[in-house]
Amino acid sequence: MIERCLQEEARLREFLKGAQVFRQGDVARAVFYVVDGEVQLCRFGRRGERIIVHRARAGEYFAEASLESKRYHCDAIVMKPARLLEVPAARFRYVLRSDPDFAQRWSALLSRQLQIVRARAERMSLVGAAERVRHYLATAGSGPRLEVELRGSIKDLAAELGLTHETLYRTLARMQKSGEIEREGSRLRRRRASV
Amino acid sequence: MIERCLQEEARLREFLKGAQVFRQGDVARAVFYVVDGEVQLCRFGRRGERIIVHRARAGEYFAEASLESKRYHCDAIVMKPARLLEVPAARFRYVLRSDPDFAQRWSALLSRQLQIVRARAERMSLVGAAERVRHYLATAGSGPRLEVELRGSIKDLAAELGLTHETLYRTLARMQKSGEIEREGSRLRRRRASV
DNA sequence: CGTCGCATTGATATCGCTCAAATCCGGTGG
DNA sequence: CCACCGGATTTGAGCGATATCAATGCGACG
Repeated sequence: MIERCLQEEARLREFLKGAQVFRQGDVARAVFYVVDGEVQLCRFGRRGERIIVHRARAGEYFAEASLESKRYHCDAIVMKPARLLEVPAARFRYVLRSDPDFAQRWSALLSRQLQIVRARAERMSLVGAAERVRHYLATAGSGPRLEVELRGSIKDLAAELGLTHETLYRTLARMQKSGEIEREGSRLRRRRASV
Repeated sequence: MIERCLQEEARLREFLKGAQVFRQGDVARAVFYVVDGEVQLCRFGRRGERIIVHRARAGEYFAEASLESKRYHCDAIVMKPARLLEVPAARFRYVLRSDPDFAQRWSALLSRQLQIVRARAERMSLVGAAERVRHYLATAGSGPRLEVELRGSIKDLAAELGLTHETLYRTLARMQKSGEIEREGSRLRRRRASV
């Protein structure tokens, strides 16, 4: 749920699939909260490859950095029709200053984000597709078998892991055949319980 | 400089090169501030490869996540003899709640960290060593020629870019020969001004 | 029914990792 | 002052993993 203290500052906006909430280089005016739907923050390399910087889902904020930055650093593209709460950066800063409770929760939220992104960066420095899959399960999975509920397509996961989708398909197939992991619809887990 | 409001809460500790400030799995008791020296936060893969999660230098905090987490997620190893201010997590949280100014600055600091790490993760998803170098200059460089002052060895930079040092040497040599970049001691920049 | 995007598998080339070795450089101790 | 040492730097050779290109099947959706 969005913080109550922000709610009255926010404007609700609806977007269709494919819409752009903002583009790289736009003046950073607002922080957003996803009521429902999904927004992808991405950049495009010189050859048009899409690099997913972040995926914001229901219940998450995005463009937090607009509090600290003059302009947006990436595109925000609506992947699933979404309703977003738009909180002007100035209002947000004001609430942040005036509500210590909220400030604390906000810090906590940023810290958690930081951990997740660091895990991702760490994962990308691993060599070998299988190692990345293992690391992904280890950091994003839950329970003794490190189960993960895939929220998007395998292609999306491939992007998250910094692999091409072909390589990921093959790697998953190999890991299944060797009995290391199981797939069950959109669930992915280790076959044997981990340490 | 460390925040004045934290100073009286902190204990100054000195470490020799190679010392461990804490290890992965230790109970997360404190946030640290680097007065001088350098501390590397790293994990070790199963084959002993060192993965640098973060490098904290004079004027920076590290282990911010210990505010949100029961245990440390990585090792902290002193690379250059360091003096650290250790702020107990509880004290830190208290200051965070009671000093809105500080809370705001802390949020800003976390946001900036987040941006940097996101840039790093994005960089690692690029294919080709030269692309990574270009991206590094683009995100970490300053001025029209995207100049960067290298703070460590080329080996360190290689780790930051997720390449082996051999590959990075070769790539840099190639980029210099082709006239794309210049090296001047520990400075690295584009030869031609960027867009 | 046609189209579009995802899933899957195949073939191939390339790039970066690995192992190896020579040089350089700063520091350290005799 | 010199010998020595460890670590960084640099270059070489070869292999394997992954990106890339290509083709097909499949399901959703209009």
